Amino acid sequence: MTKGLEITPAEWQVMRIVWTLGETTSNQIITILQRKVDCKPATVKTLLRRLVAKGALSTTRQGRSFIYRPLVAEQSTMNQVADDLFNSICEHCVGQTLNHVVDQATLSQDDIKRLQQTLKEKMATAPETVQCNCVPGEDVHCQH
Amino acid sequence: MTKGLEITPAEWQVMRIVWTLGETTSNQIITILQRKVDCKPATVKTLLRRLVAKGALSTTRQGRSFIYRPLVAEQSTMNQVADDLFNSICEHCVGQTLNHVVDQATLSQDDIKRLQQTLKEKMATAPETVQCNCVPGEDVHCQH
DNA sequence: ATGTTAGAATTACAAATGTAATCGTAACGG
DNA sequence: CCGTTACGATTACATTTGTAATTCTAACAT
Repeated sequence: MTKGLEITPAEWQVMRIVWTLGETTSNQIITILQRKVDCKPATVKTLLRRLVAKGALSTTRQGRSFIYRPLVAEQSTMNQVADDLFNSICEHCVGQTLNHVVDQATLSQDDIKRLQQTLKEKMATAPETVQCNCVPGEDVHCQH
Repeated sequence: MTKGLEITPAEWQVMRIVWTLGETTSNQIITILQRKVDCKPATVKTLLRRLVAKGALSTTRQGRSFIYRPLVAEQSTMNQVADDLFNSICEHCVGQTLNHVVDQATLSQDDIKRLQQTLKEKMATAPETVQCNCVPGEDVHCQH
């Protein structure tokens, strides 16, 4: 376990923009971010600096400003935070929760096909039931 | 949007135990929690107090201790945090990320069947593609 | 009744986080 | 060359979070 870097919610907003643009400047980020949320330029600068400090972004001087580029891949970072979440909830409830998310999400036809394929393959080795793992020890009666 | 209560990771550990047991005492929680993580009784008391303060748990005096009971349902709370996560990532990437989670997760045969059913129904109205929504405004070229 | 004591309440405190103002400096314009 | 100024760097600060020690108080035992 490499213990992926911690990106906070506020920082996440910034990362999304950098990921999407590939490379950008603080000014561009500030402009874009202010279209979605109310925040001051100085705030965004702080977030950028922290992201550089924690190794999520790289910088290259360009005139008097910097070019920011992602140092971590978007998909693997998203996978990591999703794993963190689903590893932190009751294992018995993961299926229900996933079902809820799938139900809510906007998914493309290809997304759905891919999920269907993954599920079909999973079915082969799927257990009958998944036990709750919230309370270790056999002396307690699980309600799930 | 009722802006569901914020349960922190440390508090989440406590909630899982209370949810699973239905009702319990601080001592029981402390005993169980110390089987999984290294923590002091006083720490757990603090978490319990904060959870009561934010309306996640109720207390009933019982002798010299308290009975703690969940005031929020486990599944709906899990749904909420899952929604928070998937609403915070790039919409274009939700499908990929879900696929990753499904691939990793331990799912029962019933879980899989339920997901397959949900996906089948979704297919009917699924769009061809899902656009990245990371950068509002049409003047920027999205890399996704 | 009263002392003991188990458990809750209070207090503590460092680190992380969100938010931002101000300071310093180097790049660009003239 | 030198002043302006646009940036990043530094500093600030309240809040939240994790972790816990200490204090207070009311049950329980005698």
